[in-house]
Amino acid sequence: MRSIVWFRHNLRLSDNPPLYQAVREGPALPVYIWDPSLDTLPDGARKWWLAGSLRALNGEFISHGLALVLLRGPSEEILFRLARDLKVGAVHAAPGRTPEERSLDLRVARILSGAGISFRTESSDYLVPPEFVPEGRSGPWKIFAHFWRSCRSRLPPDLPLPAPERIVKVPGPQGERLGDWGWDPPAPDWAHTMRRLWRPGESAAHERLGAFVAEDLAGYGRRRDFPAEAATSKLSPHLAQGEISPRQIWWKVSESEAPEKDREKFLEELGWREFSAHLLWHHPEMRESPLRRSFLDYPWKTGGGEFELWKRGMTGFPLVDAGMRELRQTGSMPNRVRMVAASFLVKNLGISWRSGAAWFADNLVDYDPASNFASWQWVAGCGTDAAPFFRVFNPVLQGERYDPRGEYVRRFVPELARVPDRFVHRPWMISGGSENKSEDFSSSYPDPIVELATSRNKALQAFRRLSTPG
DNA sequence: TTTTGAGTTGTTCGA
DNA sequence: GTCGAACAACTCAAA
Repeated sequence: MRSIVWFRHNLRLSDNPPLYQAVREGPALPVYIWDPSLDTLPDGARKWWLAGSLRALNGEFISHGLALVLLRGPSEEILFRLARDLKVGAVHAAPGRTPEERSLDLRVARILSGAGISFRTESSDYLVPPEFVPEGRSGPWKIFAHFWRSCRSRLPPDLPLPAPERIVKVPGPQGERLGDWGWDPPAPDWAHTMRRLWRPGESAAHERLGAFVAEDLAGYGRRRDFPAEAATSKLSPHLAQGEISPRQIWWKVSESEAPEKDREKFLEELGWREFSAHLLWHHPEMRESPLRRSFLDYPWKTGGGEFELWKRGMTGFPLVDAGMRELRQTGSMPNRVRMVAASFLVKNLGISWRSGAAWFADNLVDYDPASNFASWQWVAGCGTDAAPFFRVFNPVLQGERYDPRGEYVRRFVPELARVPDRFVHRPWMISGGSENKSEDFSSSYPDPIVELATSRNKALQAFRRLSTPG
């Protein structure tokens, strides 16, 4: 049977059940659709990555003697016309991940079945299907530890599927050119940095995984927290576009010789990805409203000026600023720095997690609609399994603990290059009144825009009022 | 049904 | 300088 393989967030040939199934049953046509109605984000870092990922996927197909057909417009209409014109019997795809994509799936299934074409969805995008709730449980999970324990009892996952060896093609339309989609980065410098740091695509994803497991998995549990060490896996953008599947990662990590503690810690990070997907599936409103309803009344500031300074990395707190500048330059940030920068926005500046989440969504190469909002709610304290209200990160202490020599901070905040280590996370204390700061080390670096202790106490007070109304 | 223990990642204060 | 306790109260999950 001839079929269309509709690629979505599974831009890979190996361990790709829709592709695998389609190719087993007969000739196939691989298609990617850019559906602007589903794509509300600006053409930022994520688009740059996606373009690279599509080019890489197309390259893989060319080596099989066919090409990825790029189309633009409303997905269901495009699929319907194409399927009818090419007289295919089925459309294969991975199921949608967001509420919008899932309702699209229903429309696609309906319109195709009207023409006698079947719509078949199958997924290896998660270790455990996001919607899954164990027998006997009344609702979705709320606490990560319990969720993950339950998942673990259903693992290991199946072995990954191989990439198809030979694909028989369905002759199809020419499709559009990626260069015409206007996804190319606006600023050349920015693109240059991105190209130097990242390589999108399936083969790069596997190389990255191999390098991580060989070099950084042993010691991961401890070293992941030190941003200067760059010991995190950096797999998240590859996962976000589905260039690699979680079970491919699972097996590679499980078979490694690294200490069990480190392997477990890393697999747990995959678990957080699963947990976030579970939460978004069962709480489709999670991207806009707090999972803890009491937070609906939280008195967030809608501060314009301070929010701008946070975005530009000009808050006067080196660890926060380094992270925010790294985000702009590279589309990413190490996990611990994300927490500190997010905590600072929400708890010290009192600005809503929704503003922060929107900025991250626009700027992260690894933006994932489930993980992004689940993590922001966690930091803000309004998630289901949120941090205790009193857990407020202190960017100075975090900096001194996890970047003691200021190596990371100096990399992204060049104004601090010559500041002595002991002041690198508190540069406002340098001059001590005697010297003229302007001819000192950090002349152009801003003074702190808030007082940490005061703003912290204000946040704690506001949280206290939420739990004891009146 | 009731009870009990636990819940990713922290900071501060006082001994 | 180091260490342990305090920081709210609540909700969830399992026994």
